[in-house]
Amino acid sequence: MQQMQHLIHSSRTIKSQPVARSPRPNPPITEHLAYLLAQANREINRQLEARLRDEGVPVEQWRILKVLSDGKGHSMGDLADEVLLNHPTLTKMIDRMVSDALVYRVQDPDDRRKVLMYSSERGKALTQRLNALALSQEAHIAENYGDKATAELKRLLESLIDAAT
Amino acid sequence: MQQMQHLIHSSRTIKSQPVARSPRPNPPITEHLAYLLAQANREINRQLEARLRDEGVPVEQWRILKVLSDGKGHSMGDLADEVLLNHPTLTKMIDRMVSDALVYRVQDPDDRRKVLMYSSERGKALTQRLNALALSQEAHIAENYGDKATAELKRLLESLIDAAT
DNA sequence: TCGAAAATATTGAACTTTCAACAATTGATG
DNA sequence: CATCAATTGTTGAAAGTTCAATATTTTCGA
Repeated sequence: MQQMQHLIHSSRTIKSQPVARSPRPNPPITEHLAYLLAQANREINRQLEARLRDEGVPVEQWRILKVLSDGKGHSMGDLADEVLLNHPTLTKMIDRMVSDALVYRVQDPDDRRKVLMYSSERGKALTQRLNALALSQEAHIAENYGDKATAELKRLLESLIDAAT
Repeated sequence: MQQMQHLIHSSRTIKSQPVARSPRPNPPITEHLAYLLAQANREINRQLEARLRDEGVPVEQWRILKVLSDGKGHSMGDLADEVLLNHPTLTKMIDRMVSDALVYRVQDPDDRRKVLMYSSERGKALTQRLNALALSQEAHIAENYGDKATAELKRLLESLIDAAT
């Protein structure tokens, strides 16, 4: 996948400026947290996408398979939150994955409103290959960006999520 | 807007676990940087979206207006990179904004392949109101999450972007 | 226990994004 | 300087997402 990286890079991408400490009246967009998060997410997501392209699977399907790899049944609602998709989007993505025989639906016997999702054997096998690709990306980042910075960034993101949720 | 926040919150959202230091064979999805970034981005973006809803403007249009608020002409290609959209998506979003008289196109006299985008007076007036909304979000985050953590998170995101781009 | 309200998942229509192809212009090379 | 390649932006079709409405099942209060 290494050789795909250049396809993903754009020479026009904004390189960010140092952060101003105190609130300014009209900061450039590159100082907004919302913008920095969107930019970082876009970049990392593209890299992951490029790696997963080996298996022809979109990032969202990796998330679904990964979450289902615990072997337990996940309701559509729970799954939607876990994989960061809203309900109708998930329903339609699951439809495609069912067609590909990666996952299957089971009606929850305890609450017949619910549908429990499970990974098929085919899905589990694919998950293993996808995990290797995802881990290789993590390793690549840690290498380029530093173990310390990576760990610190993860820590800060977790607490931001806790604060914002 | 404050009263909209609860609409945005989902009780099923994954609360993240502490980060493991050394690379594990099969980490949960919540330990992947790509996932944490996507989750944080989604959350912050939703909050910003809720605030901008006062003016009925999607986040991407705020970015466009903000970038164009320097008064200089930006080519479609440059603009696409600056506002984190790909070319055809930007073209169609600009079409809508031209219909709303927020921006206008000018053919670049120095290179007639290029189209230069400018903000209209109406666009500039809207930008000011949007900036106030965006800044109030930044303030809200800094309050809940801490000035120090916010600044540190921004710093780390910038260097991640530099490393990844 | 009955009926209204809430929770869960899906659907169809409207809208948006993406991909591939195209048109126009400029740059580069023999 | 003529042609071929590269750059820039748009378009139409296909694919994907979102919103509002719906159907089904469960929960809860009278």
